[in-house]
Amino acid sequence: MPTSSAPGEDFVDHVRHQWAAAYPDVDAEPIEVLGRITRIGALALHQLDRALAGSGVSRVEFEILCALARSDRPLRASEVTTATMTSGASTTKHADRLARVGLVERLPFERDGRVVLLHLTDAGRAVVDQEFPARVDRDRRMLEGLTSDEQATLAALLRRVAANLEPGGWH
Amino acid sequence: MPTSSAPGEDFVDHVRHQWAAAYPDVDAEPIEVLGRITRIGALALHQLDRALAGSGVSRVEFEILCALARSDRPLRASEVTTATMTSGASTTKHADRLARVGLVERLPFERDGRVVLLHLTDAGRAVVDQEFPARVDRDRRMLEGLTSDEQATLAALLRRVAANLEPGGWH
DNA sequence: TAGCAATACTTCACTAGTAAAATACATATG
DNA sequence: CATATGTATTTTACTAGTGAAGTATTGCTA
Repeated sequence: MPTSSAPGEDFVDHVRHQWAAAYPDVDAEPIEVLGRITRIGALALHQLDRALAGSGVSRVEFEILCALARSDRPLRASEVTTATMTSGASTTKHADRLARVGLVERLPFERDGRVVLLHLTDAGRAVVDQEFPARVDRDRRMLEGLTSDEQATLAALLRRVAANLEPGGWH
Repeated sequence: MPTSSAPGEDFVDHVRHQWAAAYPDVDAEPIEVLGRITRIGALALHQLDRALAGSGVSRVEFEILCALARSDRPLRASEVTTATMTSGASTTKHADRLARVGLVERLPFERDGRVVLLHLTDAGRAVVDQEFPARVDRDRRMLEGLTSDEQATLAALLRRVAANLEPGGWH
């Protein structure tokens, strides 16, 4: 059997057919959902990288700025680490650069001298003011062709998948 | 408004409420879908990393082995690069190590001396025989609680989102 | 209140990932 | 058929990301 693909197939269909031929005893149905989620995730990430290329901040830096911008108070470094799902070392390193270029400030936390609060400067907020609406618009285009109801159905189903994965609640 | 969260809210609900308070003029509805996709994608990636920790291969190496295992013929290095969505340099580097530990072989391609074919050894296939069914089982558990119909609905909606993102077809 | 365990962040040393240059081969053109 | 252009992979030189050790501070407990 050659490695070919029928018209109308997408990438994940192709992968699943290949698996079915190579491992006929394994029912790879979950790939239909999880393969597409990881592929969409990867493509969306790459798109965001490209979109931010000219903005002066990397994607991870942008996500830190977003976490601060949507919060109504400065966040602890550890809270930013949780929000970005990366390592503490990464937060320190990125906060260093963001502070150097004036997009965030490091503030002491009076009640606990170990804690560092990260606070968005006006310049930092300006970056988010500029880039966040643009990002939402790009996301909207990714969903083009789906009705509002379909988007709601999709979101509801994804919420249930996410609930299976969150390690005992999310906060 | 304090940064709090209602019970029954998931992480993405929380983020969306924060955005709504900080930017009331931006309708961030697309986050309901794309925020969950990226979050599920990230969590699934981390889970796979953990699951493979004791197997002797990294996630990217495993994905290379999988691409070869589900194909009915050796693949060009460039085809592996496409399948893994990474850089060519990454493919060369990982193929080096996989060849050193005897999981793949590099073969010349008679019709074109520039091309390198990557071929799974028996040892490489044994890794996939071991890890692929385990991976599908983990994926199945991530979808626990969804009926087969719901999974099909989810897959169909995701397929349409993916189609919006694939840069003019996928192969 | 002294000592000790726990916590929050930073630093360090290392690994992983990449873009661009280099290499090697193939193909088209005059 | 020599040369130029294009393509596939590797190498190089660099950047980014991380686990673990280190530092500073807090809180517990006897």
